[in-house]
Amino acid sequence: MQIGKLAQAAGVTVQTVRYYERRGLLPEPIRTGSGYRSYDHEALRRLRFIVTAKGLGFTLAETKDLITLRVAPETTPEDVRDRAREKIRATRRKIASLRKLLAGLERVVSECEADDACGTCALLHTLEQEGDETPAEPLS
Amino acid sequence: MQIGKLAQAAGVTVQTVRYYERRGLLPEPIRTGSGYRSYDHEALRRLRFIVTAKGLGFTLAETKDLITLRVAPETTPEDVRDRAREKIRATRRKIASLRKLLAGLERVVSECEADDACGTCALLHTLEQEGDETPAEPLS
DNA sequence: ATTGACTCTATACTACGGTACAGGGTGTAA
DNA sequence: TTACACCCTGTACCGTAGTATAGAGTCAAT
Repeated sequence: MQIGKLAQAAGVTVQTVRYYERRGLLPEPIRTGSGYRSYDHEALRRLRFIVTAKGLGFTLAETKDLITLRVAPETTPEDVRDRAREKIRATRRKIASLRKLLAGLERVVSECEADDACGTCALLHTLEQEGDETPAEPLS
Repeated sequence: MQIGKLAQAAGVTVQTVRYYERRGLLPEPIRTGSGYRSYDHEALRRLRFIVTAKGLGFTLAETKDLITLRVAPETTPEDVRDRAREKIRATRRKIASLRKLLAGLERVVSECEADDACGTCALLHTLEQEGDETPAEPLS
């Protein structure tokens, strides 16, 4: 598979694929005689993972971490477990925060439906108290 | 309250507060005789909301949307409900994807603990099938 | 054999979300 | 009254994540 097909299959552009390669998120693929990049299905799986992780708010650096978690041969199993656990905690925090947001949004909708009192909507109240705790930090 | 205290209370810098004001996420505050910005508790709530929303992966533009949802007087209740419902769908998708990631991470940890077979970890497999469906797009 | 769709590298540019000065004014306390 | 911590505007800069462009080569079909 050449880069164009790969990119299309994952819903990104050709330049983006090359950019991910430069950033070390995709391995350097084998090349044809004329220097064209040649990809297999595994590369597509990896690229799709990157796209999904990005959609979940992970930075490219974090996504690289996530991939390395599985791939790196030089780290000890203990390292891997520790880093996975850290990601688990961060992911749980993220889910919890999103659930609060969801509750707030649902309250907005139902209150709006109930009495049209949109000026006093509950959305802000749901989230604003969080300011004192650690605010949902970016997964790191 | 002056800008320094406000910023500190929300855990951001003074420049960031002014930046949010320029971007239209915070209203222009009243000024003291000497031109200093003067904030009330409502401004702090709003700022904390922005910080939290940002931590949840919303862009500043989306966060502005979220605020406008509650504040804008010219939109109809039906508009507000529609936009809130759209956010709800996007948030649910995001939570679902994060849960898959979480399951994958948990599998990494337990399998690592079980047999140290880290080379064949399950993390990627959890998310990579998603490539065909709509990948968790940024909440918009 | 030449057209058109693809690929290559390299470099420049963009938008977003800040962050860091520069050069100045304010306010209070010793 | 002068030192110091704070505030002001304006502009420039930064990292992230791409996107665009230039200038060149490749390959399949007509």
